[in-house]
Amino acid sequence: MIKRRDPYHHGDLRRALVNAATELARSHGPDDVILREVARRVGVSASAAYRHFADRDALLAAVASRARAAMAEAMIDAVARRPPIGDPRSDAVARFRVIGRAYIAFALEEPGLFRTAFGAWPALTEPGDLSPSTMLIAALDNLVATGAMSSSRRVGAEGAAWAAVHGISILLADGALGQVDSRGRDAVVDRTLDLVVSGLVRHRFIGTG
Amino acid sequence: MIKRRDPYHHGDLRRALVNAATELARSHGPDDVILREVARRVGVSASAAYRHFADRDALLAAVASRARAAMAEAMIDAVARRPPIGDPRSDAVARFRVIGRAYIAFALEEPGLFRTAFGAWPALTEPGDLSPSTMLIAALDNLVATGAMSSSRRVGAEGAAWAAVHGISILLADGALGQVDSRGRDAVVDRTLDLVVSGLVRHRFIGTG
DNA sequence: CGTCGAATGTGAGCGGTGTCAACATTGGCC
DNA sequence: GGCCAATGTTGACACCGCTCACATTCGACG
Repeated sequence: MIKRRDPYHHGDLRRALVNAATELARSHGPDDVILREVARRVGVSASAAYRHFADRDALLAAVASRARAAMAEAMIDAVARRPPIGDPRSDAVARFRVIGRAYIAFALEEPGLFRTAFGAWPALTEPGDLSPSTMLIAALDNLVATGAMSSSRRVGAEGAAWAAVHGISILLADGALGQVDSRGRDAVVDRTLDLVVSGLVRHRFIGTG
Repeated sequence: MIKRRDPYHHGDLRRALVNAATELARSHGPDDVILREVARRVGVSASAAYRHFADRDALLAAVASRARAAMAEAMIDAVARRPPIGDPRSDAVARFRVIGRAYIAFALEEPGLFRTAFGAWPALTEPGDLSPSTMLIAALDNLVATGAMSSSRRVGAEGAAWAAVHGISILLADGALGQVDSRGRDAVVDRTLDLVVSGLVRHRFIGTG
């Protein structure tokens, strides 16, 4: 089915708008998403966007939702690329590190999307959709399930672990730690993950990777 | 010396602008700082602001600088209100906790200023002025100086510790951890500080407070 | 003390933005 | 085939950041 030139109805304008808005958000962050520019790029009038989004914030919320999903998928891919081998408890620890590293890596590779993903928009979080924090929590539960972490240490660990991973992501993405090369960045990331792991995991299962 | 009514020259317009802008930033964050509104509140034309700031971002940078200073002072006050008593190493640990808690408390009491303080404006950080991260670093150095932390663990600890404290501040301020009452908030904060302390400090000096 | 330049403030205006209301077009359902 | 709801357009409003030409005042220097 061939599309006509400039049909009055776009077909899937909502998705197209989110696509364009996402592209704008990539440059630096949510502030770069200009509704009129989004419409312009899609080749549609600015007010057409209001048929699909209540206002600019609703559009941002949609972009944020998609960004969180992309981030979670990147984290899933990261664990998939590192199949478990060896002791399940050490594997659980390694997997947690991989998840955390993927979280941070996404923030550094796509800072604009990262900032948009965690903007304080109306939540718009479907119960079923996967989010970066959910991935982290799953990794924590896996630590308990395998016995790498005692269940007593599990309580409240979501917040603390997420805070450390999220915090280092922001500090690095915003350059708050000063200019560091990629080696220095890796060192800081590893040090942060070390801190979290050493605080959560039984010491004999702490690996170095 | 009595001020005349509506003098043509304001006298200290720059400071007045920063004051008004700070007040606006308090509501939610830097996005609430509207240059025209700032000038309106000061009772001056909008273009007058451009005699003192190159653009809106420069004004934001000034507000951010002041916000960081206020935050650092709040942290200093917090340690001052809790004078050291007892073993110097345990005291160093307690002081670190107090500093971290004060950091987080400021973020929760003044989320707008907190968000403004760490916006990615042109740094505008004088070499001498005190900043929240400097306070944290000083507390870390104090841990080493008293012997509560081994110097080997000190390397790279700034980033990790700051990340955890900063991260939990943001997550709580943005409500990313879901709605939690003040008890739950305290628990999350304590858990995060536990994580940091347990990862940094020699175990026999870890207190519970 | 007078003058004159630099500093500081004013007003109008430009291009851009989010948002809305009135109108145009179209797809799908009876 | 006709009609209604969904979807898109045009034009407008209020507001914003920023600039330019002009007005006022302060302070230094004769």
